[in-house]
Amino acid sequence: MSDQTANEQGPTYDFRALEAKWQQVWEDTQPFTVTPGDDSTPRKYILDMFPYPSGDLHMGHAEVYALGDVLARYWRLRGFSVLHPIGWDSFGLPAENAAIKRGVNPRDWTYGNIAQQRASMVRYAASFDWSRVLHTSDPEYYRWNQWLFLKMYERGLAYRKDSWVNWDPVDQTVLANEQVLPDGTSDRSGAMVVKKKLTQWYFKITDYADRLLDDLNQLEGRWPQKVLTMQRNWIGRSFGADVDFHIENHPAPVTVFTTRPDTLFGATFMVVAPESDLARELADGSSDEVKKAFDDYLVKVHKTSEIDRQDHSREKTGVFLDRWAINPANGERIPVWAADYVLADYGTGAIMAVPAHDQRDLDFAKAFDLPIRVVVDTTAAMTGVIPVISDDVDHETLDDLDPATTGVALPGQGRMVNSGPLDGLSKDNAIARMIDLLEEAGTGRAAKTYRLRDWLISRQRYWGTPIPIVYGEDGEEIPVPEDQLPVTLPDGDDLDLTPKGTSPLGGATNWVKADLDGKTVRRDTDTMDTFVDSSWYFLRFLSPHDDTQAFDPKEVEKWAPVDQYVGGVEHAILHLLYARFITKVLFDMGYLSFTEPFTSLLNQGMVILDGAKMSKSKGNVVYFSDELDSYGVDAVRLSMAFAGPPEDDIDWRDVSPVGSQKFLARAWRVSGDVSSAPGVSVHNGNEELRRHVHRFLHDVPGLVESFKFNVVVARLMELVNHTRKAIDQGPGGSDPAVREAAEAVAIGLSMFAPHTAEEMWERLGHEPSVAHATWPTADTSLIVDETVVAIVQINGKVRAKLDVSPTIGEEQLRAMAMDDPQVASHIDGKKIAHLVVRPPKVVSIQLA
RNA sequence: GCCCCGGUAGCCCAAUCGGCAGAGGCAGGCGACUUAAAAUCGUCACAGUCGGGGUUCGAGUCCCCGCCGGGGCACCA
Repeated sequence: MSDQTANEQGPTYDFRALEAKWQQVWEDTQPFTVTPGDDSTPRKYILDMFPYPSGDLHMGHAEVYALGDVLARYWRLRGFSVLHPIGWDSFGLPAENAAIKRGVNPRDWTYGNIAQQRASMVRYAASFDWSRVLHTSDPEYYRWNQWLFLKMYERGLAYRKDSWVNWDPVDQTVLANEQVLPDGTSDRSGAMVVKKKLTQWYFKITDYADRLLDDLNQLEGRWPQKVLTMQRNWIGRSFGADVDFHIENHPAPVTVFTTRPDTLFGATFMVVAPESDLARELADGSSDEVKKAFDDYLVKVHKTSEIDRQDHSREKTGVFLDRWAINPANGERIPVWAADYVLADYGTGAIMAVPAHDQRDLDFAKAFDLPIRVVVDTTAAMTGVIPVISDDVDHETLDDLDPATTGVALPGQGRMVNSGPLDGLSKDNAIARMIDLLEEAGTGRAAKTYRLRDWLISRQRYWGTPIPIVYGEDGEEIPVPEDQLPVTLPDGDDLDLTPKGTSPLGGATNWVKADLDGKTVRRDTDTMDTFVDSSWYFLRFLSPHDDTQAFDPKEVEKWAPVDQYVGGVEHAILHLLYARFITKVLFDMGYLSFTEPFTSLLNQGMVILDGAKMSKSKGNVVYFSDELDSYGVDAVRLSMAFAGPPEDDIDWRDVSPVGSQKFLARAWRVSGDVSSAPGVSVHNGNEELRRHVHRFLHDVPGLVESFKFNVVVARLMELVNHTRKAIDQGPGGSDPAVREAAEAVAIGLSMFAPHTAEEMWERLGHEPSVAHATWPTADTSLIVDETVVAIVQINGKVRAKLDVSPTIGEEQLRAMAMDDPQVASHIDGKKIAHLVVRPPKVVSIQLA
C-alpha cells in the first residue's frame, strides 16, 4: 500500500525526457562501435538491408530496423561481438527525377535525404556502428564497383551484346528482366515496357545458373521457403535435349531445345521466333512473297504488347517461311514457320512442334491445318518400365482422345507408338533412349536450359556508377586501368538530365573525351544498374575506409558471411539473386572462402493501414516521425515487435502504440518499487516469482532465435504482471526475487525499448549500459515444476486431475489414477478395454 | 492452370513430441482509488480452432477432399 502511495506522488514515466537523456549518453559513448577486441570473442554479423534515401524513413523502415535491432541487441546480450552496420543505397533514378522536377542537383537531393534519414535512425535508437557508414554514391565506394566490373570483364563475365532489350519509354532507359513486372510494366515507372534492339553490357549470370539453383538447398530452413521457391522459379531450369535439324538449302543445322525428345517422331513442323536472326535468314533465303509476308508479320509482332503476347487464349498467328527441315528421327520433310508464340531469347529461339502432345503446338497446327501425329498412347498405364493396358472396362480409347478432333493435346505419360525404335517404351525410357540415339547419330545431346537470362547492367541515366570502359578510334573496348579508378561522375549541374533515350553523360563532352596513355578515347556514357552496388556492399562494411582494396580479406575472414540478414520480401529475387551471384564470382576469383552471402534471412512483412498498402495518393499514410512524436520511440519499436509474427503484414490499425506505452510505464514503475540493494543474494527470494523469472530467462533465447519476437514481448508483459503482483500482493518490493525479476525485465526489454530499459537499469542501481549487460543464465532447478497436473481421461472425457511429480513413473501414475475416487466411480466395475499411461501428463482409459 | 503460405475469442495473436484450447495485448463489463474524470490497481466474460471425411485411447496439431484469404510462376518448348 505504501508503495502505491509513493508511486502516485513519485515521478511519472516521461518518454520524451528519457529519450533526451539517453540519446545524449549514447552520443557521448558511441556504445555500438565495434572494436577489434579479443579474438576469442564469438562474432555475429547482423545486417539490415540498407535504405534508398528517398525522403525520410517510413513505417516500413521502422519495422526492419526495429526487428534487426532486436537481433543485434540480443546477440550482444549473449556475449557476442556484434557487427551491425548501416549505409545508403544512394545511387538511382529517383534522385534524377527529383532533380529534373525541382531543379536541384541529384547529389544535393540525395545527401540531404541521407542526413535526414540518419538523424531519424539515431533518434530511433538503432544500435548501428556509426563509424562504418557507407554511401554507394561516394566515389570511395563506386570506385570498387568499377573494380568489380573490370574483374568480371577480365573473366569474360562482363560483355557487350546487341540484343532485344526491355525499354522503359517513360524513364527512357533499359531495364533488367527482373525489373519488368509480370504484367509487362516497369517496376519503377509503371509504363508498359517495349522491346528495343540495343548494344548493352551484361553480366553473365547464366554461367552460374546451376550453382545459384543447387546452392539454394544449403539455405533450406534458414531462408523463408517462399524466397527459395521464388528463386527456383526464377532460375527455372529444365532438362531435356538439344536436337539438330538440317534445313534444306541452309548451311548450318538448326538446334532446338525440347523437354520431350521422346516425342520427336511426332514433330510435324518447326517454329522459329520471328525476332530471331534465324527467322530473318530463313525468310531472306525464301521467295520475295514470303519475305514480304514475314516483314509484315514482324511489324505486327512488334506492335503486339508484352501483355497481349502472354495471353494464352490469343489466336495463334504465324507465317510459313516456305523452308523445310528434316526430322532427324524419321527423315521426314517438315515445314518451318515463324510464329510469336516462340520466344527468341529462351532456349535456342526455335522449337520442334509436336501438336499431338503440346497444347500450344496443337492450337497452331489446327489454325494452319498442319499434320498431327500421336506418338504416345496415354491410355496405357505405366508400371515401371513395362507398359500395361489399363484394366478399366470403360477406359477411353485412343480414338476418343485424338487431339486432332478433340483439340486437346495429350501431354501425359503413356506408351510410345508410331515411333520406330521407341515403340512400347514408357516416357522416361523413351527420353533416355532417344537421347542415346541422337548422341550416337551426332544430331543431338542431353541439354538443359534456363528461364534466367544474363543480367543487363547498362542504364542510360546519370546518377550511377560510370562503366569503366573507353573506346578507341576504331571503337575497340579498352578497360580503364585499375590505377586510374575511379572514373568519377561529372558534376550534374551543367547536364541535361531529361530522359531522351541516350545517357545524359553523353552531354558532358569534356568528360566523354578522355586521354588514355596518350591516346584520345571516348568514355562509355552508360552507368551501372544500382543492383550492382548492393550486390557486394555487405563486404565493404568490413573495411569501409580501406582505400587500397574493395574489402580486407582478414576482416572478411573474421566476419563474413552475414549471419543474419533482415529485410523486405520485395527483394526476394533481384537483390538476393545478384548478391548470391557476385559472391560466387568473388569466390571463384579467390577473394572469398564462402559461396553464399547470407546464412540466415528474415523477411519482415509490410506495414499497411486498413488492409491496404499505404500511399500518399490514397491518403492512408502513417508518418514515422508523427508516431515517434505521439508515442515515443520505445513504444513504436515495441509495437513493431509485438504486432505479430515478423513475416506477417502489420495493419497499423490493429496496433496499439498507446498499449505499448502503458506497458513500458508499468515496467518502469516496477523498477522504482524495488527496494533491495543491487547485488543482494537472490537465493532466499520468493520462489514462485523466481520460477517465473527463470522460465523467462530459459525460454526467451529460443524464442528470439526463432524470430518469435511477439511472443517474447508477451512473456515480458507476463513477467511484469507477476512482478507487480509480488510487489502489491506478495512479499513486497524488498524481496530479492523482485529485484531479480526487475533486472530480467530491464535486460529483456533492452532489445525492444532501449531508453526505458536503460532508465530501469539505472534506477536499479547499475551503471549504463544495459545493452552491455549479460543475459543471466537460467537456473534449471527452478524451471522444473515440483508438481505438474496429470489428467485422467475416461472415454475421452477428463474425469480427474492429479498433482504428480514430473518424474513420476508409469506404474505409479497408473496406480494413482486407479485410486482416485472420481475415476473409480466412473469405472465402477466396468471392464477396461484399453489403457494408455503417458507420465507425467495423461492416463487414458477406454471402458468396454 | 500449376506451386507455396495461412484460416484459433469482436480484433491482433499464443499453444516443443498429437495430451486440460489461452500466454500476452486491443476493444468491452465490473470494482477500488477520486467530488468527478483521467491515470493507476484489481477483477470478469467471451471461442472449441473455416467446412467435411479419416488415422488415433486422444487431433488446433497428422492424412485426404473442399471453401476462403494472401503470395509466386505461367505461350519457357
